[in-house]
Amino acid sequence: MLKFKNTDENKSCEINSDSAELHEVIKSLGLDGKKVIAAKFNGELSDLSRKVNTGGEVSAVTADSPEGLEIIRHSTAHLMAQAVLRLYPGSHFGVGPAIKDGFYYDIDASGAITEDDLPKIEAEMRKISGAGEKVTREDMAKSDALKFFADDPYKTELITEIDAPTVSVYKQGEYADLCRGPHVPDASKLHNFKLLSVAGAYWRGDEHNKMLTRIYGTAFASPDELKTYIKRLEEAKLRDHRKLGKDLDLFSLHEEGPGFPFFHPKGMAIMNTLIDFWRREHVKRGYTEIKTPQILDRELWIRSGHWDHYRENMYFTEIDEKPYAIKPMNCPGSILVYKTQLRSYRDLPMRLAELGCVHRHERSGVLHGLMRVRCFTQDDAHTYIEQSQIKDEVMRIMELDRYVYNDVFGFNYTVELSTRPNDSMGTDEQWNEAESALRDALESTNTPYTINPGDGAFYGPKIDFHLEDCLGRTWQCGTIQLDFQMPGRFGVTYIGEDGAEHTPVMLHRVVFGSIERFMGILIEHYAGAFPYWLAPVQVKIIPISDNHADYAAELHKLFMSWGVRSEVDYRGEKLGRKIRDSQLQKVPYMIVIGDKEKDSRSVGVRERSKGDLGSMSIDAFKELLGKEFNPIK
RNA sequence: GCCGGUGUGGCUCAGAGGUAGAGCAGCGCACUCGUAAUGCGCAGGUCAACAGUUCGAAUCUGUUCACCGGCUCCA
Repeated sequence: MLKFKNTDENKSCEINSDSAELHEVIKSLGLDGKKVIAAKFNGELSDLSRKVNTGGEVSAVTADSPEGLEIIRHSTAHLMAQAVLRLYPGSHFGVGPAIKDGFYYDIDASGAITEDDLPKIEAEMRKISGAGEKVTREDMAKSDALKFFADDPYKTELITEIDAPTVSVYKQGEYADLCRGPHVPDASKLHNFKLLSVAGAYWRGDEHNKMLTRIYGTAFASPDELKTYIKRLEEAKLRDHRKLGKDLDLFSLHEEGPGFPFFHPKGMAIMNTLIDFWRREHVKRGYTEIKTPQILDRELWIRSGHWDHYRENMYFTEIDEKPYAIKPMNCPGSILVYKTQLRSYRDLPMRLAELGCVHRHERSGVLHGLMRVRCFTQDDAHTYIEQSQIKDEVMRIMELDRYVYNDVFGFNYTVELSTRPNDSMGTDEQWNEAESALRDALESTNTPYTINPGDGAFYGPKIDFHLEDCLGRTWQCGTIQLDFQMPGRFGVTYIGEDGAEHTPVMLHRVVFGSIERFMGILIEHYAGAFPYWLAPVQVKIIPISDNHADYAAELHKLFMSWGVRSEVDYRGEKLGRKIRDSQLQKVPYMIVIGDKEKDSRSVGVRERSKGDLGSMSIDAFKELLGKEFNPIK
């Protein structure tokens, strides 16, 4: 006699046997239903077919729960693998996990698979699902599993590394996979899936290994959710900053300079506005600004450690037969500025900001619009402080980040603490001290964070800020890096209260990160409809006919005198056409002027999302603009 | 860098061995117009580059470059 209960539903049952399968238990508990795809036994996710011989807590896992969805996706990956095996016999399979928004499977396919083949594979999957192919689990001793997968190098490698005497194998028809599970009981539970793309992926994510074919797909509990997701992908495509950058005439990229973006007047209007904002905030917060050269003696980079740890990413040149390097970072330049005078503890913290344009050699395949480029502007600052000031200074920077990301741009963001990488300088003691200083700042501000082991800079650990964009993708923007190395290497000092020479600690930090990337993120975040304060054209004046051109010109001059970026559409087009074009350019305000406005010296105001606001006096319009959110007003 | 795909006027795309086409944008003319596309006309391309096959290549082959989807790497 076995006793089972479900606490959440306050149900219990008894089964008069010394063992039971979980699906029977779920039925006895009255928890069964169409959406049940797996079970939980004493908190452990399990197959419905799992046989238990003790009583316990049992609950049903449905397709629409987060755990259920993961199982659906994982099982769909298996379903896809079975279909691929049918169409490409002799294929071997790497790993095929569920991921955020879907799943993938890495396949060493017996023939080339391209995107054109996906419908064929999908059709095969539907065939298998329609036939209700059973999925069964079998536990095997490791040695048996090794025999079973003897002709599969990938599974063999995985099994060898599993630290347990037995492994589980899931079989469905001719396909079998090494897998922890759990899975759906049969393929008929899998309907709402779609294969999305094909890509190459290194076996185990290591570029020294063979490249496998990765097929990405997604699956959901309901057709509606799948449809919504596909729609979201389409929406994301419309927001792509590369497309909007072209449509809105913000920037361009050319074969003549891969990874080196060209900014057009409208793109520069946005960038300069961002920079205006940035300068104001930094002046308020006690920063001063410097500018250091693009090209510096190679010796400097050898001394800084970049030659040893960053050479692969640097560009080099020669001047008068002497070797030079194009700067990939701004820190050595900042240090040279610091060292031009003897500094006192009274000067600290010394906050030297720099909008530094850096060049980094990125591998050709990684370039991506403005998000990943070979030349970008860092909104950098190097802060020189005493050891005792670390926590305070880090907290000040975190507050600036919060203000910028959250209050001004409305981004959600997450924080990571990145620790010592393999290729790095300094002693363990220095690193431990630096890492705990950063941790201390995070903890005393109650900032939730995760640890990203081994991802620090070569000279110190860092706190990274990841912004979440409209697609839920995250982008690293801000970073705060603590550096105990460079000041020592360069003999950076200050005279302490005790009259003796000390070495300051250095903080490297950026807020936007790369202004180019930040713009890319903003373009997608706002779908090109920039808020009034950032919009490249804030007001478009639309005269209805030539008779109103003079008044339009007069208004244009007036608006510019207010500091408003304004343009006039003098084309001989009809009103509807001019409005349409301004709407497509996502201009925040359109000013329509005809006889009525000209005679009464008023303006007809149209707002891009609210539509026609009617006629109003020029003063009223000025007041309206004054109410717009504007952090640099 | 690696795997796969793509490259045709400013933009979006059609054409697949016989010498290049549409829509939009541009320019000209007419219309002088009230809140998301006025009409007519004109002009615009060594079909990414280089080499090869062929009587003939935008089309087939090779190489290179760039871009796109990923992997690795990263702000």
